[in-house]
Order: sequence, then C-alpha cells, then structure tokens
Amino acid sequence: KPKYYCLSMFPYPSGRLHMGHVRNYTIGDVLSRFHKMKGYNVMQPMGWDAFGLPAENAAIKNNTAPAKWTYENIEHMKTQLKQLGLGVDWAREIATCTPEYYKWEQWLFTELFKKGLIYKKTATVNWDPVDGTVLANEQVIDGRGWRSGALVEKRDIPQYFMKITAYAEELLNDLDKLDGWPEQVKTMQRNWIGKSYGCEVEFPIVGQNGNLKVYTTRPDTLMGATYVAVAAEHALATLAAQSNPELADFIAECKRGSVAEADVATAEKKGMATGLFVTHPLSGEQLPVWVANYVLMAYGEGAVMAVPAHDERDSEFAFQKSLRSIKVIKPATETNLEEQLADLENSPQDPELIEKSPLIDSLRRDLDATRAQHCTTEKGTLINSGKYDGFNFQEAFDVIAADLEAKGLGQKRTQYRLRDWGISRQRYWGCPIPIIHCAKCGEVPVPANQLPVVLPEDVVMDGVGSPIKKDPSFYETTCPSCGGKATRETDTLDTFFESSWYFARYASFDSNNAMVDKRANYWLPVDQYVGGIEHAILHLLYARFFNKLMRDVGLIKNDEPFTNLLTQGMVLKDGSKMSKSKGNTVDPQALIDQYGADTARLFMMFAAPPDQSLEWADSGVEGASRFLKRLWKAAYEHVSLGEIKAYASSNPGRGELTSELKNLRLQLHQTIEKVGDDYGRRHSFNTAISSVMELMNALAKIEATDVTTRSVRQEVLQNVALLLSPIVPHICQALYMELCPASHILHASWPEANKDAMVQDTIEYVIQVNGKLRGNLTISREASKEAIEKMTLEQVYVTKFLLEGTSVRKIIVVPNKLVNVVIA
RNA sequence: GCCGGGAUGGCGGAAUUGGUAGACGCACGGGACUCAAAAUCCCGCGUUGGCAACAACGUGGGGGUUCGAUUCCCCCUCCCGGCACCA
Repeated sequence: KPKYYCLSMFPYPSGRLHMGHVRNYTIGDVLSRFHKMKGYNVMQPMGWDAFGLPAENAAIKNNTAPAKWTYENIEHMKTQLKQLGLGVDWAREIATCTPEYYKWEQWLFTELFKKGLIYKKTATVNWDPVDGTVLANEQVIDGRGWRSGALVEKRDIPQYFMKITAYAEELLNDLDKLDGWPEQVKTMQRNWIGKSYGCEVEFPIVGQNGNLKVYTTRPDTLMGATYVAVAAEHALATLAAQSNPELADFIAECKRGSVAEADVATAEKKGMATGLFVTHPLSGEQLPVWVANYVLMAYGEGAVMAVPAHDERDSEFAFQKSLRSIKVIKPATETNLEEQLADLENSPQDPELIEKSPLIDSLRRDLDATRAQHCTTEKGTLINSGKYDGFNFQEAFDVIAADLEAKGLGQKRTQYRLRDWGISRQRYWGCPIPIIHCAKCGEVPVPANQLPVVLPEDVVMDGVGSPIKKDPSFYETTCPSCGGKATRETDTLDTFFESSWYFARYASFDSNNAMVDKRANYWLPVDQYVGGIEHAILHLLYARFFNKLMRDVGLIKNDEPFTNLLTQGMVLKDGSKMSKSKGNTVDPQALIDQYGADTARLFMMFAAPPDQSLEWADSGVEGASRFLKRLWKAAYEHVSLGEIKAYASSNPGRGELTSELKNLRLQLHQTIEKVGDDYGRRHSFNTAISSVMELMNALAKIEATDVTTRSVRQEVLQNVALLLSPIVPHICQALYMELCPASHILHASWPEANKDAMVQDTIEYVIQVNGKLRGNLTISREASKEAIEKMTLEQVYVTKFLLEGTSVRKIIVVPNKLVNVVIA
C-alpha cells in the first residue's frame, strides 16, 4: 500500500477558528479522504504552532499567563476542528510550546552551534525608547511604537544567526526538483534567494588609506558612475560624521523609523554629502561620497556606485541633488530602431513615398522617445566609456572585471540576496535559547543531558520586557564546562524555528530519545502540503532549510520536505485579509451551528478554486444547503421504492436502455472521470462539485420508476455518494448506508468510470463563419474531414454569408470540436 | 520601492493544450402549490436594437500575433499577498 502524508499548515492557537482554517483543513481533509478511497495509507496529523507574540499581548490584556491562554485556546479550537469532521489522527497531536517538543529543537540548536552553523553577531532591531523594548515590525505603526506612541529607533544588539546562506545554492538548485510546487512559489523563492553575478569594485579613498568596496551587477556601467553612496550605518559614514555634526545629525535621523524593508524602500530619498571623495578605479576621476537612506546596509557591502543614467534609484537621487549623470549604454532597443530606420531610408523605393509612410513616422517617434530617456536599465552597447566603447554587456563585464583585477581594485563575485536568519527574540513566550554565558568559557551550549531548558509558565506579564529576563531562578546557573557561576541566555527563538521541523516530528511524535526516529523515513517527504500563500517564502524556505539540516545531521534521508504544495488563497472580507488586528473576521462557528459541518465544507469548497483568494459573502451558503437537501430527498424517494441493484450491462432481465438513460449513464461516467481528475490532479473542488450538481439536475428530469430506470438511478446515486464523500462525509455516509445496506462507505473504494458507457456515436460540431458561431451540427464520429466540410457548406447559416464576390478561402476542421469557414 | 499573483453578468465563479464566453450556484423577476406565508417545484435572467427570427457589441484599458484570443506577446491602470521580529 503506498503511503500518502497529507499535511495542512498547523494553526496558531489564536482563540477560535477562522475561515482560513476552515478552508485550509477542509482542503487537506478532502485530499486525505480521496486518497484513502484510492487505496493509499494516509496520514493526516494536526498540531499547534503555539509560541508567539499574540499570547503575550492577550496575557497582558487579560491578566493571565501566556501558557494558560494558549492551552485554553488549544482546547477550544480542537473541539471546533473535531466539529468539522476532519479525519485527523489526533494521537499524533503536538504543541510546540511543550518541553517534549522544544527540547529537540534546543538539542538541534546545540548541534548546529557546535558545527558553526549558528553564530552570534549584531543586528538592527526596532527600539521603543519609552517602553525600553524591542518591537516587532508589526508593532511599529507609522514609525511609532504601538503602545507608547514613541518614535521608534533602530538599535544594534547581539543576536544569534543561522547560516542559511551556506545552503543558498542547494536551496536554489533543488527548486528545480519540485515539480509538484506552483511555479509562482518557486519563482518567489528564486528571487528571494536572489543569486546574482556581479563584480566587486574598490574605490580608493582620497587622502586616506583604504578603499571603499561596493558590489554591482552592472560593471558595464562603471564608466557612468558619478558618485558613490553609503548606508547611514556604514563605517565611512561614521568616520565622516566624527568631524561633521550636521552629518551626524543626518545619520541619527536615518536611524529613526522601523527596520522593515518596505518602510525603508518607500521612504522619501534623503542624503547628504560626506565631504569625502574616492577615486574612480578606472578613470582616476574623483567622485563624491554621499550618505543615502536608500542604500541598505544588509545587502552587498552597504555601499553602491551610483550610475544615474542606468539605475532608477540613483537617477531619482541624482536629480534631486543635482548630481551629474553620464549616459554610457546605448540600449539595444535604440540600436534596433536605428537599424530599422536606416533600412527604410536606404531602400530603393521612391524617397518621397518613404517620407510619407506612417511606419517611418512611428519609428522616428519611438527613437526620439528612447533617446530622450534620462534613465534606462536596459542592456546594450557601451558608449562614452573610452576604450570600452562598442562592447556589449558580457564583453564589457569580462574586460572591466579583468582590468579591475589587474589593478587589485575588484573582481567578479557571485552574490546572494538571501541573508543569514536572525533567530534571537527578546521575548518571553518562545523556546529558550540553550546557551549559557560564562565569564571564563564564553558561550557554552547546554549539554544534551541538561535539556530541555524549561520555560517557566507561571509568570506575570507586566507589559515591559520578558519575565525570564528578570527572574534569577531562571537565568542564574552554573557553567557546564567549568562549574563556575554563569547566566543563561534569556532570548528565545524565532517561532519560525518550531514550524520549520514539525512535519518530521508527526512521524515520530512520541519519541523520547530522538528528535525524529526511523519512522520519519517511511512517512517523509510529505506528499501533499496545504497552506496559505502568505507562507510562500519565509516558512517554506525555512522548512526546506531545516529539512536539509536534519538530513545533514543524519536524522532523515530526503532532500526536500514537501513533494506537492497547494497554496490556498486568502479568505478576504471587505477586500483585505481576514485578521484579528483588522477586526474583519467572520466566525465560522455560526456557520457550523446553523448549517452543520457538511454544508460549511461544501460551501467553502464550492465558493472559489483553492489557490485563489475568496471574498467572503454570507449569501451562497443557502445554495449549498439546498443542494444537500435535494440530494437527500432524491435518495430517500428512490430508496423508499425498495432495494435494487445498480445497473450493469450484464444484469439479466434489464431492458434495452432508452437514449435518455444512455445519456444519463454517459454523463454519470464522464462525471466520475472528471471528479477524480478534479480532486487528484487539478485540485479544482469547485468544478467537481458543479459537475455533480449538473448530474443531479439531469437525474431529477427523469421521472420513470420502471426497474431499468430505477437501476440506473441506483447507479447514479450510489456513485454520487462516493464522489461527494470526501467533501461532505457525514451525509454521504448516511446516504450510502440507505442505498447499499450491505456495505459501508468507509470501506468503499473510489469508483472507476465505465468506458463502454462513455462511447458516443455522434459528435456535436460547432460551426463558425470567420470565427463567429453560426450553428451546430451533429456528425457521425467516423465522418471524414471531406464529409464534414461538405455537410458544413450545405448549411443555410453558412451559405447565406456566401454573397456575390466572396468565396470560401479556407475551411478549418478541429476534430471532434469545430469547423471554421473562412469567407472573404 | 522591489518580488509574486489577480481583474470575466447585479454577485461568487466556469471555459483543463489557442476553438461555442457566462457551466454551476447566489441574487433578482414571473408563474404553480397555499386561506396566507415559508419551504418546494417550473420558467426567465450579459448589454443594446427588435413582437420575433435575428443582428451588433461584450472577459480591467490600449496595441499586436492568429482562420479564431478570457487564454499567447508588448504597454498601462487598479486590487491582493510577501518584503526577513505577525503567524
């Protein structure tokens, strides 16, 4: 029996289920149940991503402890999930805030620390100077702390980092193996990792020893560099500010506001000259050094060479500061237009005619527009670049890199946009970082036999800082190395740490002596992962990273954690994501209370395809409920006439089928095929449902109650119960019991379409004249192309277009579909 | 700002590989049943013109490729998601 590990992203226990959960877990349950019917050994587990910021906020607000709040939420949400009728194996339930779970990530942390894959460095955080706390990006609103209202500052503090960049290449390359992932998610991850081929360029600093190093992906534009810009945090900025109070003020100003890249990138461009100059490595020219807020310290070298003619941001900044711009690239488009124009002008035709042609006009206009651009990032041929003139991008890249290298002022370099992952959080409700700080021995990882480092749960949240940072009974300890007095690390881990390996823990949920054991190698990788598109980059990248880390410490064998990925769209309300913070949630409990789980599930699956966002509207639920009532009624009316065997062509004593019944059986078996394909391949649950609705509408039109009709009706109803059972399991189980009292739906397998029932003798052709629909034609399946053309040309709705002076130019016959007569 | 995605009737959506645009459902209108209402059942339902047959237009906007474009290409607008400390 092949295995099928179907995993839905586990919920954060926020209090109550929201519509996104209902959507997510119904999709997972439908796929699980479908695969069980297809004969797979299915695992569908569930757990709780239980650490996180909201628990701390709720604890402060409700004067309780985050642990108590979290465990109560888990209890309530578990009840709700059970109401949904999910086929979840609750024996495997895990909660990430339990020591049994986080013990193992602490263990992995110490292993990785010893391997050098976790290290410490300073990093910038949002600092609330009034509350004296670090703020999450979410807690910074318009540059101010959400509670204090104080202007937020950037502050550097020491933090632990994971060397995800050491795996950048593998994380990038292995995306190519993920055929079961949506292309858009792979593209986003590729761009996030951001491998680029570029060049280091060093600019000697005038009047000082040392060079300013920058990284560029466009060394071909080097001769167009007119200034260099450094980030406010750059060492050169700090140096210049020592003797320049105005600059120091400016740098301080740049340090206001949040660290979020979206805020930095959308901020108004600001800058100030440092008064320092650097020497252009090739031309020897002196270029001014600016401090600019649009240069990110975290990417590349925290400094850029600025080429206003060929970079949008440099262009905007240069315009604002009236800095020079030198065009050094003639874009390919411009060359192309020039060539087209020259061809036209030099053609042997009458020059006057050419002058009048609209083509020449539009070419000239396009060329003027291209030449008039202040800035273009398009690649092309080098100009105004001295000895490099005439080179194309790649030639210029190679030659300039070689020249720089010869001078010792640069070289080619491959660069990733991906940065190492900062995992320290200055918060309480998270997994304690298992490090002990010893004055003598430095940072000592907690030995395995002293794990877990248990987070005290009975705490009082006062709103300012983490309780364990003020609790000597937590942080006072002895050094495992020298036995002297030492202190524990009081930062906790990023909650993405927990969610990066839970998929493996489900397979060995009760293991006391290993993070994951052998059982993981049976279940992994996850066959189908289902979750929100908002996790397309961070969570999914971190989970892929952890999978590789666990592989490299010998815990598991697979390279990638998730073979197939279904990213469900958001459930929106009033045009934006349903979230507690926006206060636009719709409580699914009311839906379940009023209509029951089956209707709720049916409606969620019917309302939109799973990968698209779903704008919530209350209307429509009624339609799902009505359909189930009709189905119920049809089945009971049928059953009330007595038991009957489903139609089979071999059944003795059954009359010849009428064309009506033949068509119904044709539709039934087409539907069986389509629904199976919709569930298994297309994940298109909405169209699966609508095709079953169509089948039921067709069945309703048949009123006869003779034995043959009843046997076909039995065949239809029996199969409909099977087809819908992954979506509406409760009702289908009850109906199946009535329809087939001798068997049970839980043991039923997925139906197979009967090929004989699907044979069609004639085909409905669509007849078009010049691409427009003019009629339909029923043609025998065996008709030749010539016969089809002949019949088509005999139709009145075709001949009436054959006016005087026109003729049939072409007839296009698409087999089994359509005929298009081209008349001109 | 950068990366990814989306836009189709009054609404949610369908059209699977370039081949009948609007399946299925909601809402709405009309009718049947009923003392009445609800429920249920039947009929209609893109826009414009027309009694109708039918015709023209129509998939965010503008261009292009094609016998044929919701689908492919180029440009633009708006909306959604992500941007490394929300999860």
